[in-house]
This record gives sequence, structure tokens and C-alpha cells, in this order.
Amino acid sequence: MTHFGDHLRQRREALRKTDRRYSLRQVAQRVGIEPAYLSKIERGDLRPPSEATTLRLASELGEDPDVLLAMAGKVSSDLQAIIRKRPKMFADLLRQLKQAPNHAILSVVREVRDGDW
Amino acid sequence: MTHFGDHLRQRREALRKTDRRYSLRQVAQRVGIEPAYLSKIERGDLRPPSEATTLRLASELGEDPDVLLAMAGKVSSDLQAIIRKRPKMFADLLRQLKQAPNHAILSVVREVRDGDW
DNA sequence: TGTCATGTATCGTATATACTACACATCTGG
DNA sequence: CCAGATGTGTAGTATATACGATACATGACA
Repeated sequence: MTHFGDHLRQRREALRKTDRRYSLRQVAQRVGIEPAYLSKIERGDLRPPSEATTLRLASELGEDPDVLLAMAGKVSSDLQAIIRKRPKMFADLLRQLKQAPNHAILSVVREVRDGDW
Repeated sequence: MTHFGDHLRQRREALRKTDRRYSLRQVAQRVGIEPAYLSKIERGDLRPPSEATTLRLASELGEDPDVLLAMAGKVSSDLQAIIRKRPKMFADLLRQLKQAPNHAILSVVREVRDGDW
């Protein structure tokens, strides 16, 4: 499992090969953090940043927000809000689905999307 | 919507009517926190405690852990871990189910429980 | 070859979280 | 009526979170 920082750096340097605007400094500036801070995060010297900053990084680097948040050890606060509104319901559901294979979950998602409840 | 602290106090005093062991001080002691701390929490003077302490409170007062955590503005860390392992999957699922009525979610839960994937 | 950009090292800070310790007034049961 | 239990006010602390500011060495490129 590649670390959050490693992942960021790999992604950034990949983008950089075709676009010089993806230097650490320039990315940091667009994201609104200090270059030194981003440097330490990419090298795993500091822990992943806050949810807000992680989301701006995801946007900047074209990554899926939920996936990058997961790599940062977090769960999006809007997902948490959904769970908190019906805790028993969603706690049961998630624990049921914990072991389920991806295709089973996907079929549930589709079923719900198309379902006429 | 009744506040976390109000809820705790109501629950504790309800139990107390039939069992003198549910004084604030004794509950605090069994839970492993200072009485003054529990007092301020029950009155909403301080924010809800940590996940660990909230879980001990739930156990002590016979409450559902996930529900009490939700009242404390939190989501159980084991649920978060489940989501973090397959972020896209579960993020999609939860956002799909956000608006779904309870009975629809319940049927999904049952379906998964009985399902032969 | 000098200048500008790059990544990084060092140091420091503001804010939030999650409590403890102690003292005190009130109340209650025997 | 009084000793012990009860709830609470005040003050303080330890730790984590989430960064900023500055300076510096290296490297590219014009």
C-alpha cells in the first residue's frame, strides 16, 4: 500500500512530465499552502492535511476526492453526516456489506438507483 | 432535537428512579471520568466526550453505541475503516441511499444478509 | 555565469480536543 | 441533626491538529 505522500508525489510528477505548472511550489500555491508544508507531506514527514486541504489537492491533481481522503485516513464529512442522520440503519448496512464482494455492492447501488421506492 | 447532554441526563435519571446506582457521581466513576466533567457534559457546558468515553457511556446506560455516537456528532471508527477500504464503492452507495426511505434501506440490508453472493 | 525556480530544513504558532484536580454548597437518609 | 453523598463552579493541563515563516542549498536555462 503506497503511502499518502508517495501517492501525491507520484501523481504530481506524472502530471509534471507534460506540464511544468506541476512543480511542488506551484501546486502548493494553487492549493493555498506553503511549499515547505507540501514537501513534508509528500515525503511522509508530516501527516496528511485537513479534509479541506486534501479536497483541494484532489481537485488540483485530478484525483477522486473520496479515494484521496481515504488515503489520508479520513472519511468525507458529508458521508458522516448521512450516517449520523440514521445511525442504526447505516451502521447495520455497512457492517453487513463489510465482507461483501465489490460486485454485490455494485448491484445494490444500481438496484437502488433504478429502484422505485 | 434533544441535545446529547440532555439525552444523557434524561436516560440516567430514568434509570435512577429504580436504581440508586445511577447518580452522576457513580456513573462517572464506573465510566472512568470525573463527576465534574460528566456534569458539564450533561448540561451541554462542554462538548460530548471522545468516542471511547461515549461508548462506555452507551454501555453503562444501555444505549445503542452508534446512536449515541451520532448524537455526539461522531461516526464509529470501525465504520469509517469499512468505508476507507473501498471509498468509491461506499461513497456512491451512501449518497445513493441518502434520500431513500427507511424501508428501502432495510430491504437492502435484508437482501444482503440473505443474499448468496 | 548569474539568476531564477526548485525542493527542503528548522523553528515556531494558533486552535481544538479531551480531559483532571479541587473546592464548595446543597441535599438526603438514618 | 449531621455525616456522607450529590451536583457543580473554577482553574488548569496534556496532547493532537494543522498549519506558517524564513532561510538555505541545489539545479536548470538563457
